[in-house]
Amino acid sequence: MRDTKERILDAAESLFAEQGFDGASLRAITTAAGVNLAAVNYHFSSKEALLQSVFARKLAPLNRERLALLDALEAEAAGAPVQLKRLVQAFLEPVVRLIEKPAESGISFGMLLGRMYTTSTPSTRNIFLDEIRVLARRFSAAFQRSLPGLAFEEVAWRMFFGIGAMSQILAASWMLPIVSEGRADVSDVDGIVDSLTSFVTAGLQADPARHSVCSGRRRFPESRRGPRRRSGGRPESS
Amino acid sequence: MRDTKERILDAAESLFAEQGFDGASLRAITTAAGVNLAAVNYHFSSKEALLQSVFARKLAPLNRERLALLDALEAEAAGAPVQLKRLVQAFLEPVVRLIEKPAESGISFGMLLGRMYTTSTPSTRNIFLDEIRVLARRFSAAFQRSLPGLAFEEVAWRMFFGIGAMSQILAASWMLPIVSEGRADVSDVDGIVDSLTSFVTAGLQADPARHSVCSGRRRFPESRRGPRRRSGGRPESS
DNA sequence: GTCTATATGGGGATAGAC
DNA sequence: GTCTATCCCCATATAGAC
Repeated sequence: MRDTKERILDAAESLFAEQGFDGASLRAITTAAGVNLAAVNYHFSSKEALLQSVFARKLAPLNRERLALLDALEAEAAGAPVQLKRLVQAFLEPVVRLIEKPAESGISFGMLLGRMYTTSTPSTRNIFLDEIRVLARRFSAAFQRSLPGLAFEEVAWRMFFGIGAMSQILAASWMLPIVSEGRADVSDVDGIVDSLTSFVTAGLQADPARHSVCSGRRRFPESRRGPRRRSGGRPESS
Repeated sequence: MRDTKERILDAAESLFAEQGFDGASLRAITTAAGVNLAAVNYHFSSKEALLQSVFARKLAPLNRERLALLDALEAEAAGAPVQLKRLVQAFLEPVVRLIEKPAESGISFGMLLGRMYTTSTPSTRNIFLDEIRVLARRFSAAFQRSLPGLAFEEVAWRMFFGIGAMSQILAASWMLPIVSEGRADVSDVDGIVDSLTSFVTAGLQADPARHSVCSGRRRFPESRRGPRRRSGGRPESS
């Protein structure tokens, strides 16, 4: 029988994933964990701190893996831009594979992560702000090197869209049978990784089709950082 | 001063979007609406029925618009496949434009919709199950006609990814400044529609790169039902 | 560290006067 | 249709015995 703290974390992860932070009561969590109600506040001091601990346990290792894959790709490329598809795969695959770890702790962590993307409050958001920041910085730089001629903002938007496609698998898979008329499911994780990687890679490579007005398709890999406003792009900053 | 019922719907839409179904109390909603607490149960009979009414008011018109655009495109094409990009735009644009209606009712409906994709319970899910079903049926047929040679399941997966990219804009826009290092925002809706449309269109057109192993690229739209594990959506329960 | 018992507050829903 | 007052339940958190 595992450690009390660990048991609480497992149960919390699972119930937060299924019912949300508000929906999962400490009573339900402690009952599922087979521990006493008061144990949560003894070990974690509050419900929100429990959520933080749930993330602390799994998010950092996950992102470390993604960065390690990126490091390996960049080392291998030895200065040259990495092949885009491999970059995309390094970014996506460790996350997608979260859906295939049912033995360990139920569907749980992947679903919780996907759910938190759309339901985090300013306070719970701090849990992954820094993680996302460092990950985005590293990967967007790599993406930009592998996508010469694409403005930085456009790369950011497309990463953002890619994250959306990815998190759909984590947290909105109930929709899949409906969209596919019952003919697709999440059992073939390798296939999902391939499909998603292809989709996102192609999306990243799309022609910049900014409203045809300003057309004169820009192709200046290096010169796009300056202080000036982008020609046809979106207004930047906020 | 508007009708009481309408005032409640507006306030509920806004607060559900910002704080979630559980997070927004009827007390907060009625206070924001400037009506009495008991008015909710008088007019809507329960909190969950109120949520349904919030969706009933806006979701059907939204999807009617998308289907009307599809009808127009198909009529224009007169039997030929519709240009893929225009199809994608008809599917995405009305939804993306939800973010530019702040005058009417705050960020609200778009954000609520995006949030519900990842947090709906089996009971609240029924609110849009049928809507999604008819929409998916019409659009996936059209997509498949415009993407000859792509298996039905693959089309479904890519629509699913596209929905994820779309809903990221609705409900996870807080992430955008972080991913873009402060240089992208949601003020230029036309530009967002263009970017997203390009991204999803390119994604839909990607080479089917199913794991190179079994490669012999399958082309049998009908033949994939077999004894394969179903599994479909995750439990999530309530 | 673990338990029981309880403090304290907020939630959805409703009864019944107006 | 609208209000006040209240019912009843369940939440998080804690005090204090073991």
